[in-house]
Amino acid sequence: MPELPEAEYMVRRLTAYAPAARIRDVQILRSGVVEPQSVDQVRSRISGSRVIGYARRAKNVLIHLDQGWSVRIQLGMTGHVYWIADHRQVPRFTRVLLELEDGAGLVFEDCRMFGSLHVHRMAELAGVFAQYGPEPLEESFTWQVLKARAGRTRAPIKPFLLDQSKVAGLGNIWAAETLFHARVHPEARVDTLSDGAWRRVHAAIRSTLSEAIRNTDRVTAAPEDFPEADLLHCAVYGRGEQPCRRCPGRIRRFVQAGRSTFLCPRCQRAPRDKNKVQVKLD
DNA sequence: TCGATCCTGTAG
DNA sequence: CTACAGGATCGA
Repeated sequence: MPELPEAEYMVRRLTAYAPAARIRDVQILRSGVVEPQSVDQVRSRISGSRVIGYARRAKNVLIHLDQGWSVRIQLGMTGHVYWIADHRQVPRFTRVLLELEDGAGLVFEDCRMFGSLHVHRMAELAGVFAQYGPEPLEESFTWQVLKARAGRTRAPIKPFLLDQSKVAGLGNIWAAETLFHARVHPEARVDTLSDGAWRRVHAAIRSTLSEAIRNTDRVTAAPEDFPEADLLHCAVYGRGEQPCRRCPGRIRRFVQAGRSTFLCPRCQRAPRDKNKVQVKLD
């Protein structure tokens, strides 16, 4: 899916293209994406409203409307929300189309149908997001906050970073990149990390995500372009068997918790834990 | 805490 | 054809 940086980029583009959109009508082309809410419920809550702002929470895109409703779009793996100039030109995988009064449109497109769209009272959003961990780019997100989230769990750091209830917004790409920059092995158990390691992970989360936001427009030209992660600038993700850019080592790929993980075994030292897979050096 | 699962596209 | 894909959730 779009991770935090890509979701953030969508929000920024929506803000640029349709800051005060007036919604004339709503087409829900696949009712599955709004379940368990009903098509009628969603339509009636949105239609006739005006957008008062866009926001992001974790990997969700939020469209705040006057009259107190907020549209929440969970992007899933392939979700994309964007502005189109003409709402009669409906893109192929459109699931929900917001027709605007000026003839433009807002599209929620999602080929794999892992995403969803719901409407909540704005005042209830805090409850909706109660399970999420802190926003990593907020000032209040310190390394101590991050460390405290780990509690006494023995989970490896990579699945920990992917757990939205611990920190919000990281996905498979930026979690791998973060650990490379922090020089922490993906299998290192969180209950064994030193304070120094926590500081590095914390700093790397923030620098990796901010940099990713900045780089998104490098690979995203037109308004309807999916905000691709800038893989060319990734240090490890998708670079299995290629040389490390920081040392003479070679990037390795392995599967962890069902997801592909990339690392440089020289830069990211294997944990001393004998039960863990040892990734062979060179 | 793993594995399967939702669904569809693309690359090999 | 098979393998894989940036997510999230549910059950064993």
